[in-house]
Amino acid sequence: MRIATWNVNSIGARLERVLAWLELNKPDVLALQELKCTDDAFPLMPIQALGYEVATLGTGRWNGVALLSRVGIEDVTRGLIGQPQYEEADEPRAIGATCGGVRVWSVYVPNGREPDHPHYSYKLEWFAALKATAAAELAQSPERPLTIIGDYNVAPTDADVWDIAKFENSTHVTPGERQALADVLSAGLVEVMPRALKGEPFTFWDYRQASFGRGWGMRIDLIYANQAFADAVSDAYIDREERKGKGASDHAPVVVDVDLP
DNA sequence: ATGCCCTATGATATAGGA
Repeated sequence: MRIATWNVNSIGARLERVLAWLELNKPDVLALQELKCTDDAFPLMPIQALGYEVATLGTGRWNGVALLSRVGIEDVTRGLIGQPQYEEADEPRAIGATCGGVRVWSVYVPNGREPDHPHYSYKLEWFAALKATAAAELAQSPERPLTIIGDYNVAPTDADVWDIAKFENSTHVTPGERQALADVLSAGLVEVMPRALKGEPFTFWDYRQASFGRGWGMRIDLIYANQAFADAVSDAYIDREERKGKGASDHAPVVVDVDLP
């Protein structure tokens, strides 16, 4: 089974790329982030035409997540246990479903903006809700393969950014955010490390300053999984090629192959 | 090296991205 995650930075703007990528790479499940559209506006038909069932969670111009599956979508869950609000709104940042016997979550962790911004504390609270959700799922079905994939908006180590010196007083690399990642893992998950097919092992390059060409990237799109899933992994990689050219998302897809029935 | 921002919106500016 092939599972992938991709922050597409608007499904509307990225539709042709997403359709082409699905046809070429044939994932069984694709977790999307940053749909930037409502559920009603999601382009269901062309994706269904490729054989995928779709579950979405989107409210408009910000955020939005989805799961596409050609191995079934059951027991769809929208939102996290104890998910915090931001400015009194429930943001669409997490959706889970069972696809071909694997429990898959697509997550879009809040950015944080700046370490002293309210969005940063919201980010840490959001991680606590993610941990609670992971713990509950693991308690309910400890042996069922589980993966929580998406845009975590944290670089796990200094090696996961192109130049740690450029990140003074920046989010994505603070001890608090990295502790939040460790707390999520402590619920009973491990990280599946992807390999770089070519070039540096980043998953995001800012649109500005020709960052992609300069190698100014970050690895913030992560694969977390329980042991049952991790034990079945045969390969995992970053599709850096998809970041190239006009009309690319600023994130590359991350793919994981598992030997599961 | 595959290039010096991109996206959606009460849109001709703005917020958000990370």
